[in-house]
Amino acid sequence: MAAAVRRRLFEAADQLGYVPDASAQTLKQRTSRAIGVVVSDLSDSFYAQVVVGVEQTLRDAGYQVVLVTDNKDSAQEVTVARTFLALRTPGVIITPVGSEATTLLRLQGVTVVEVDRQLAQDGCDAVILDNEQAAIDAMSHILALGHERIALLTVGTDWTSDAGRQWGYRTALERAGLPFDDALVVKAAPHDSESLIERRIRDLLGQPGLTAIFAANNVLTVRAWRVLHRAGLRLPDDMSLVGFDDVAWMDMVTPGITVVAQPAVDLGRRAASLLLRRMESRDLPPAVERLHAGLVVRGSTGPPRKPR
Amino acid sequence: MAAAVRRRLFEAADQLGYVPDASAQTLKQRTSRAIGVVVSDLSDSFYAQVVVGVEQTLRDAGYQVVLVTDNKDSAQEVTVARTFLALRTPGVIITPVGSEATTLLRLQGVTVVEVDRQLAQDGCDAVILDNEQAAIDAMSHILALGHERIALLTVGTDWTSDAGRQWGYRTALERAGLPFDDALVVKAAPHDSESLIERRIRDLLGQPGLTAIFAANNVLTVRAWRVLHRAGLRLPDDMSLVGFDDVAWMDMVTPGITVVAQPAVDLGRRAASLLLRRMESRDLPPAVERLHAGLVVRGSTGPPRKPR
DNA sequence: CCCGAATATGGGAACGATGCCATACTGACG
DNA sequence: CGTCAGTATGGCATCGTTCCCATATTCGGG
Repeated sequence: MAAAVRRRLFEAADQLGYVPDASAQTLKQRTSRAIGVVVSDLSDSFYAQVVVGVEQTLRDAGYQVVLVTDNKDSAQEVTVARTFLALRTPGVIITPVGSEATTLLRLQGVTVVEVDRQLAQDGCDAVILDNEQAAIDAMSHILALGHERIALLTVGTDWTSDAGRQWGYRTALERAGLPFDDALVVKAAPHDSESLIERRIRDLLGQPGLTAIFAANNVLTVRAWRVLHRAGLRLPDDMSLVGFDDVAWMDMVTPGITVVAQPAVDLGRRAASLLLRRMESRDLPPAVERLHAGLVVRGSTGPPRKPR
Repeated sequence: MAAAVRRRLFEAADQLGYVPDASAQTLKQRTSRAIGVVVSDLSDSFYAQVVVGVEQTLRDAGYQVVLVTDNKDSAQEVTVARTFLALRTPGVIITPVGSEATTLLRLQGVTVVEVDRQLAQDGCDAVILDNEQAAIDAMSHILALGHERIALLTVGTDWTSDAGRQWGYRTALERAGLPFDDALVVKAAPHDSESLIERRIRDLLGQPGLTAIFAANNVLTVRAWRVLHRAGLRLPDDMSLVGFDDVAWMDMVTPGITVVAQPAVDLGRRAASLLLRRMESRDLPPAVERLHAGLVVRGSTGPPRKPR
């Protein structure tokens, strides 16, 4: 068709208000332009940032984002997976809580990319943080300051994100020749109430010799900060605090919080790019991209008050 | 069909991995189970919260959310509207930047609910904040403390949200018998850079007699706080600050920021409920729900240092 | 002026679910 | 035993697009 005719045609179609029916296209082509995106919780600015990156990238590539949040458990996740199958989404990006959903989707030929956590066993694409290194960096900073009894606040799941951070914590201690003490570890469950978590952190403060806390995500960092604040402890003199995720307020409080800064938006962008690449050439070897976090040193960390 | 047979049928379908094709259903029924959701910016925790509310409610009602962010201008919004038309979405929830998209959608029979801002003229459903009252409450608090020269940081659009807050600001001044001074108003454009906004706030501090600042959204509140912080001004002695949106850090900084707290999640929930109601009975009179914000008084506001 | 290639046009058939219709069947009751 | 309501079953058109094939039509080159 000649270019001029083509142009006039589109103009006419436009004038008539014609919009091609996506469902008819999907039906005929047996695939849609919608990508399923599942994240745990949009209230957590980390996940919100991930979605920002994902949505931008997919929109630019001409895809729609079908967003589902709050995948509490594996069963719920499978329900969501079925919805995506019904929608004939060619791809799904998920912060998984189990591996069933991913398996189900991939079995039906849906391309899946896991973000933030990597749970599927069988070579699923994933974009994750180098949690081990991130934790080691945070711990090295604290250890270099002379701390010897350092608490870890983490989430008690088998997700790679938290497991990796725990591993980094232990490894850093080991390398420094310090003992690992279970009493210094608080493992929150994903749906523990704020008050329960805060009580457990509060209890932690009773541990003799404790001079620093490493909070392994931004929610726990807030909880820790609040507990320390209420207890009237001064940072960093009474207690050092290293957080995870450089969310907006971390440099607004006094003193600023030293954190491991995750490139959250980039995590989302890369997951989306990887998905797009994978969708167009399905026989690439499975890729696991591992991004690096940077340590941002602020005022919440300093040498322990009474070095021994 | 008998209940027992029915059950066995579903079991069998399940076992075979049969999932009804949503696009075929959409095609035949001429409507889908997907709702279009458009918000300005997920990085802004206000919008993220709105989406949380919307998504929860719609998911519970068995709908999918097609999320689009970053509707910078009217033209882009119309493009998004066309996408929704192609998807045959029965409804759309939008924080609008113009009225064309809404008009186009409604003309094609799509139910639209505007959230946060109300731009469509012709009786479109909307769920918004009582911005006028919220601004008056904030100003009344400041005025009661004895402030007389109060700056306003706002967004220079014709959106109802910002216009309402500006109106409240002027009205409160008027009622207090104080003059309105244009030199005390900073109107940021939606895509001004952080540094430009901060420079303009910085310039504002030169205004003689200025003792308080009312920032009309959470982004501007951050910017104001940073400028004041860098200028070494102490809250509330050197300057009082009232913010908008009770985001997480507002009570973590020292002193805590006095804010007008928007019920963001609820705004989203209500918008979704209204949409659902409207979709099932299309001939209801147009509804505009107006939610109330509450003033949360913290340490950032106090009497001016030198009362006259 | 004619031939073959390139392009245009028109007509189906599919995609999978739905909903209607006609026909076949079941069982209860007169 | 016949009748009729109620239910089951199979067949078929439809939604709007895509894609293929069979005919038309155009155009440049011989």
